[in-house]
Amino acid sequence: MAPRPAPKRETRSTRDMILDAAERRFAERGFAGVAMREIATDAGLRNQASLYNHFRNKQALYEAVLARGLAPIVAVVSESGEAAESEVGQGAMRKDTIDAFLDRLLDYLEQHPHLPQLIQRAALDDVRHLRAAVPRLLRPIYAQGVHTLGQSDGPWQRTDLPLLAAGIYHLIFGYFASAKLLQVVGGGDPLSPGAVARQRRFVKKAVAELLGVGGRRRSGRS
Amino acid sequence: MAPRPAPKRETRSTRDMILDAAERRFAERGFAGVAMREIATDAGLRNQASLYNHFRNKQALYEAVLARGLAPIVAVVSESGEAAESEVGQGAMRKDTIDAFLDRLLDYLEQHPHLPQLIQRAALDDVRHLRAAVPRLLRPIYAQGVHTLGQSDGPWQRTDLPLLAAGIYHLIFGYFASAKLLQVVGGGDPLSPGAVARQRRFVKKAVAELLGVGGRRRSGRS
Amino acid sequence: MAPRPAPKRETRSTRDMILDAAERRFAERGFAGVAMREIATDAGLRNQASLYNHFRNKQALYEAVLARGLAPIVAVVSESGEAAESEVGQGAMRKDTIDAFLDRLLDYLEQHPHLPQLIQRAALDDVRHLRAAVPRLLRPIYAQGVHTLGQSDGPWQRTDLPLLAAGIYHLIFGYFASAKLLQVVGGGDPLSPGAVARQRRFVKKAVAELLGVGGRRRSGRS
Amino acid sequence: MAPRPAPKRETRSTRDMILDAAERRFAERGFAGVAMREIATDAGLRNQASLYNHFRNKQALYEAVLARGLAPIVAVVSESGEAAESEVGQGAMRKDTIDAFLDRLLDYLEQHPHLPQLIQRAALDDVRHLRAAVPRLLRPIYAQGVHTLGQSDGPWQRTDLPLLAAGIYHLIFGYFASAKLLQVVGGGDPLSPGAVARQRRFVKKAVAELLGVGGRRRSGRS
DNA sequence: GATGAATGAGGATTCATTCAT
DNA sequence: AATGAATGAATCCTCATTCAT
Repeated sequence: MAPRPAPKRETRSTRDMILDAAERRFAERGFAGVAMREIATDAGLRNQASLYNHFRNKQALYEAVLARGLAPIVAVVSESGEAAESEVGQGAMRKDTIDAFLDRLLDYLEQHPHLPQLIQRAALDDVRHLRAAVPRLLRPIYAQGVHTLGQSDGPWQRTDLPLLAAGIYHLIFGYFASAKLLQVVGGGDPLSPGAVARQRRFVKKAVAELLGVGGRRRSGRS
Repeated sequence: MAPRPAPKRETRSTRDMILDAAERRFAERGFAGVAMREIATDAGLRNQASLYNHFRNKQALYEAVLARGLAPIVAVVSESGEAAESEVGQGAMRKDTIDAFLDRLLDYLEQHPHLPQLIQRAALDDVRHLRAAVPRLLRPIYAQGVHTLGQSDGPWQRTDLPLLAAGIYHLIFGYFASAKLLQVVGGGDPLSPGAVARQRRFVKKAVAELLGVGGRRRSGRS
Repeated sequence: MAPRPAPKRETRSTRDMILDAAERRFAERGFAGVAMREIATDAGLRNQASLYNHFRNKQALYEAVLARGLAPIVAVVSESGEAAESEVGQGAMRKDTIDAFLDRLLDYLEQHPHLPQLIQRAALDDVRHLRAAVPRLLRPIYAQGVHTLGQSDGPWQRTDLPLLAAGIYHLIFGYFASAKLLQVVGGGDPLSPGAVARQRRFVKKAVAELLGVGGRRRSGRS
Repeated sequence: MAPRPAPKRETRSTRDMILDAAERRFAERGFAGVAMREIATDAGLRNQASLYNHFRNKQALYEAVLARGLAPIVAVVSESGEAAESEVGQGAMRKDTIDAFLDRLLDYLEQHPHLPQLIQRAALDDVRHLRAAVPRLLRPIYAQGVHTLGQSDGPWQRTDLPLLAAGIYHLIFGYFASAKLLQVVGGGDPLSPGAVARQRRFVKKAVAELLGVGGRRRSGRS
């Protein structure tokens, strides 16, 4: 996906500047809502034509943005998944394993809060319009996630596991993706450090409940 | 595909045809991705100009679509919320109360599967661009939802409740909104009756776990 | 090819203005050399967008221009052809029949001198890019022409007739099509009335020679 | 597809590769219809910029193509013309002189069938846009052609001769230039060896008729 | 209320050309 | 001599909107 001679490192290559700008814009307003001109301007180019030296067209740029944005998330998930697999044996997943995974994922999302928006938008669009790249990227971690969840100890049957995986995904990504809405409906900035920390604690507890590693069960607030 | 009060006359009014067409289109491709021309065509009009006899402009049409789409959902939620409130007294929410709420909501969403897409899209867009109508519609049920959840018995603190509300929302709506993606990544049609039924059972169980009314706790699959 | 409600006759309809402008421009500089903007301006439209209310795209406009330009020529040829057929019986075509045909054709071309350019350009382009309309228009008169020439009395075999038809066509149309070049290479305006009259006499003589009705044969200038 | 003096080295120079590619393209789609990028690609260059190492700009390349394409044709015509002049004395041109000329010209055109297209296109375009080179190339042979025809014995007056010259030119070049159209309207490939041979016989006969050296006059098919 | 037409603004993309390497 | 990249201008076409009918 990245042919160019390898960046000299001194500054971000033009290609990366473009990807950065496009990522921000596409996350904010979606594929159709972004004009190539804005991306060019944001990337420090004086002219949209320059974009086409780096990406064949808008669609190709969009896909490159998605692939680049997805990669680290896929990495976090798959590394954590492998770690979890190797620990199993004690009968079920341990809470701290899960928490470690969630921490890594949320650390990354907190630093790249528009990625979930980008991904949700892609999920809403007809994915068949995307080249195979994206599905190919997602399918493996989806399968792995489902498999890893099989190690858990919740009240789940085999056929529930894909739904559980999707549910946890929505729990985590939905918060960031709907941040703008939450801000209007709730109040306060959902992306402020404090708010993200609260959400982090919430997600850990919620996932623990769902996976049946909730510990002090039933003694909750009483 | 056309829900509302059930048309007395065999044909829907032009205005409703337009709203129907726009709802489908906006759900599929978002505000920016839809051209007035398509909506006109879909609505059986030969000319886009006709749209402007019914809606001042694209923005107004979009908001009308959102308002119309949101209303029944708000109704379901708020009715269920009131019912729940009136039952409380026995110490905590009962599982069947919750299930009844989820059933009604999922019944509706199953029949209008693109509404979640429409709403997710709106949530992703900068909501400030929408007239006050939408926030005004959502804030009450959000507040009510948070309050109702206060009756629950999970391991949640007061400050967790808004996050819990949002989480449950994402759990439910995310499934429908990401249907296209799930289809590609998973396989099978997530909107088929069987798939929706599975998701319904899953959501009930998951919410029960989160709200601490899980019943056969810890004895899960063992 | 002309849907519109039928022109009120008071002035040329916008559609016709567009066709007129496009005919001139396409004849002058060919399909690729003409910008939609020029055509719009020439047609008295303040904006190129208006063109697209009348023609789906540049290609469709081009084809409409060709069809409209070809029609009268096809008519002249086919009417003359039928006249010629009905006269036959005296053994061979009569010179005055041929001259009448050439007069009518050259009358028309003299008044529409850019049509031959337009047609030559179309002939040079890959005709497969044109919708079937054009070939469908030309094939019949080509066949008819070949058949009519079969009545002639030149030294031609059956297999020569298509080539003879094409040759006569080139003789007639080539003059107008290459007018610009002739002007530079020769001198004088090939489209001036005098020059056209000379060409008319020449063509009549030349065709008579080719068809073997040359009369004072061999006594030429001697 | 690549004619010129026969390359000493097995590979043609870049400049020639460019000229070859440009000749093909310009013949196919005309000056305005061809992009520098295509020419570069066709010529085996990875970048359009390279073209500008060999030709100052598109216009200069076009003129170089025309000059290179025209030169051999001019040579054939002028050599044949001189030969004809030196033979005169017997009262009129001999048929075999004419046939020899036509054979040489058609031999060359048969091997370079897109040259007539290229030239016809140039003739259609406003020739004043071309630098003087092209007119300067054509004027002499035109004058010579007209003079040579003065030796002929047809029914032609002095003022007819330029028209006769142009007519014969159209007869010969028009066939190749309109090949694409003939293929669609007639049928069969007009550039196949058989078809070209037929056209060659036809042209010889036709020119003979026009020049009054037709021999077996009036005994044609009877 | 529906429509054909007009239109300004802007959409993505291509163009020929230049410059530094 | 070849290339990657940049760029201003232009390309075709679509957009939302308006107006007269």
